[in-house]
Amino acid sequence: MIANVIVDVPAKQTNRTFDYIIPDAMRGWLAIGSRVGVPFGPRVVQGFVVSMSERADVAASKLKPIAQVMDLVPPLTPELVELARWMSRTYLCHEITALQAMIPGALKAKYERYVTLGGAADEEAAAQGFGQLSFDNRADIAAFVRSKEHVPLEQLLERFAGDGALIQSMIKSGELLEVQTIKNRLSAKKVLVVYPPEDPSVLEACVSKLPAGAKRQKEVLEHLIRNPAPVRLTELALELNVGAGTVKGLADKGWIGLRETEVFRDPYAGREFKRTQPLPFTEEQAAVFEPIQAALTAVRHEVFLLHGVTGSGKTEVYLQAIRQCLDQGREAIVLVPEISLTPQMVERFKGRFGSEVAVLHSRLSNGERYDEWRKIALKQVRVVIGARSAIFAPFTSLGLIIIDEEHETSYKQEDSPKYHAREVAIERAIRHRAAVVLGSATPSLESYYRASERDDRSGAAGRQAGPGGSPFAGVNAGRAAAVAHPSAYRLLTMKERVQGRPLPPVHLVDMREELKQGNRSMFSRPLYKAIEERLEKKQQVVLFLNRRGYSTFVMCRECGHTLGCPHCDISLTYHQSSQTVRCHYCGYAEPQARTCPSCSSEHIRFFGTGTQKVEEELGKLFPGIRVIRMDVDTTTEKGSHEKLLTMFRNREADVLLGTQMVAKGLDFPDVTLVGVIAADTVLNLPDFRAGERTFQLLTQVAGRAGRHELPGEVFVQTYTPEHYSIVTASGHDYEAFLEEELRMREAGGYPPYYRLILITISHEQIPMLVRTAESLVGHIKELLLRETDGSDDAMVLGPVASPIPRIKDRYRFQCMIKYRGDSQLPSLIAKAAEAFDDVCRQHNVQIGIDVDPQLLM
DNA sequence: AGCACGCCGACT
DNA sequence: GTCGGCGTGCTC
Repeated sequence: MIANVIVDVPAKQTNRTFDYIIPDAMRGWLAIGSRVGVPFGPRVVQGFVVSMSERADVAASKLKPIAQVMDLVPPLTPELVELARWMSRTYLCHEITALQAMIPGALKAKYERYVTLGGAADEEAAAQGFGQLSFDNRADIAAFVRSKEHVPLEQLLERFAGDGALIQSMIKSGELLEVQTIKNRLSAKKVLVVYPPEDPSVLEACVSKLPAGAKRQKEVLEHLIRNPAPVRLTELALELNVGAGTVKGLADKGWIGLRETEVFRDPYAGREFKRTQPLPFTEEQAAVFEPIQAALTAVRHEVFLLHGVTGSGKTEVYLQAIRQCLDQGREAIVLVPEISLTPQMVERFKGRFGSEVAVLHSRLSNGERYDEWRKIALKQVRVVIGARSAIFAPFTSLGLIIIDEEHETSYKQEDSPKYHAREVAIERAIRHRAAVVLGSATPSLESYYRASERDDRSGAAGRQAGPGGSPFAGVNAGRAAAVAHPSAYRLLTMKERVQGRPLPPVHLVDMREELKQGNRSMFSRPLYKAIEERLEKKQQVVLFLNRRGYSTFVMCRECGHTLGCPHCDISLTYHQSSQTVRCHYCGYAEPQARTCPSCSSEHIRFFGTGTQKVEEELGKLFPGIRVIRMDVDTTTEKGSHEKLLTMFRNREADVLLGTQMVAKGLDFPDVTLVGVIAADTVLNLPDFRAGERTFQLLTQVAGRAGRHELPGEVFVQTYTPEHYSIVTASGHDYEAFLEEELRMREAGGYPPYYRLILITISHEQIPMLVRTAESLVGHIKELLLRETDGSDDAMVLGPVASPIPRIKDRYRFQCMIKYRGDSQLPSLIAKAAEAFDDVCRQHNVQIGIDVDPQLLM
């Protein structure tokens, strides 16, 4: 048997399997998904076994054996290995990148190289050294290494800087021995646990054997006779107020056992979760639950789009679907946007499913995340709730995947592998015949379009898993066809808020009018009045400001000069905390100037409204007002997010002022006013999804008001009150928004009608860049003409200068490809670009290809 | 990605 | 004549 291994070298040339001999000793426990160390060229690297075959496709003489197996249990399942392959094709990433994304960072390889003295050779060399009276550091190096036994290579090279060649020759001659290891970044946490003998009464005999002075040891033994369960050493020592040494003494006598035992770092240790019972469903909840339950019972893959207004009780539907799934002996994944993965959210799931739940999110320490992940891998839990990457939970019989707030952009990973969790979820669900529930008050256009398509398609049932046999059989079997002609989602709708509370009225405030009336402040008069009123009535206010608005640029009022980054064509952003201006693209920073660098005027000011500025302004307008500001600056500390919300809940403030993070899922009974300071900040972004994002944001924010007895009210300040995104959001009218937005998308050739691929080409000099870009795009155009016979199934736009024409001193051009139908196009484009590899390497041109991962349909 | 091999300029 | 620059190519 030969193992086919993907090695930990993310490069085009190594993006394939390499074959290795499986040593006999590993036969039993090496499996698909095993993490291994393999010799690769002159070094040892980490890799994953992705398949096994009878024969290698290279000469047997080239084969080397696997050096080590890293884990007792493979960290990946065959299904995940297959999924990684799908990801690499779909999102154009290296297979190893996809595989690495599936395991916790703690398991990422750490390569260490160190040197030791090389056996017999060193006497001879030392003698030689003396004989020649050499002037080099040979003897010093040997002595240094001898004194330390083993020295990391890096440290040695640093200590004897300039002797790199000498050290190398010493390694070659055998004077020094170079050793390489692969280590985990982190391993399971171990603690010492005291194990009393099985029959604790034997300890009684021991007590009498103790010398009279050993009072402490006697106490310990007596305690263990009374409490014979294994106990942590630290706990025991603390409880009896004795030193650890006392207990260790007993272990040395052999009377009690003391062993290192693996434990989980539990981020929720010591927290009690009150058990909750299923709540009775409303009529609507029951209606949407029924088809989900049916799919689960039938073990049938189906995707549901649960469109429910804010406060309609989607979570209870999730909880009961999960219960159903668990009762069938299957497992469930719940994805929640990072930002709404709050303790309250976790509590709801832990309250219902107790210790069956693992939680994965970015606020965990590496160790905690690793342990939660191990609970999944070791089958100690059956429910995972987590952010984006929790979609890779190594379950083996998934029954249900829930994606809450499915429209959220945080489900899309921005760096490689650029996947979308929603798409990965569906891909996994197909393989497991699992149900997927996409929940949102404002579904993404992609999802809603697919759900409504169903009507025109004679109600085809959900997509079934691949043809016959195991759902994991064959990597490619039936896959391409399934992706090219995906089935529709099933739309489930909930229009009523639980207990029939009305959605709050939304007032649009035209800021142009305000300006005309001479109001130059950031608060319109209606919003000002509304805040004043709430303060009087001792009710609470949520104020929302988009984060983008915080990106303040610096401009001179005298000459109009704007501070820009010297390396990128982008304005610098002012950071108050450090009194600097910074570039968000290359990290360039300089101290904030007091005078304009262009005209030396002192009238240099920041523009754009930030949360800090709003806070200041509130203080001026409403003396004594208590404001809690929640943004990146105030929530970096661990747990601060929760702390601020608790303060607000406890009525320690009148106003909660924040960015996106106040828009999500918060539920405070005394909030009766929500104000949106500037609704158009997102709208004006050069992004075809700007309208959609504005609608979603406004709808989410508006949903924060009047969720309890007190009726709520929303004020939205805008310079474009006639824009359909804002008008439809204020009327809580998703369908109307959808209709308009779809019309725009169709006219513009955007998703969901077309998929997009963005090619970015960069170079230090414009002429070379233009030449390469035009030649590449010409090549692609030709190729597509051949592929599509000139139909309008594919369009190539550009090349044109990128929205940010220069980053890190490199000029950038882009080319957008819009296409529909053929899902193999990304690979085709990647191949076309490969023809330019040589030219690019020679002239240092960079080509990047991004597949918009929201669009796979 | 590393790392070695290999072919041309500034030094002992 | 050699040391060393980094271009090119390979890793089972």
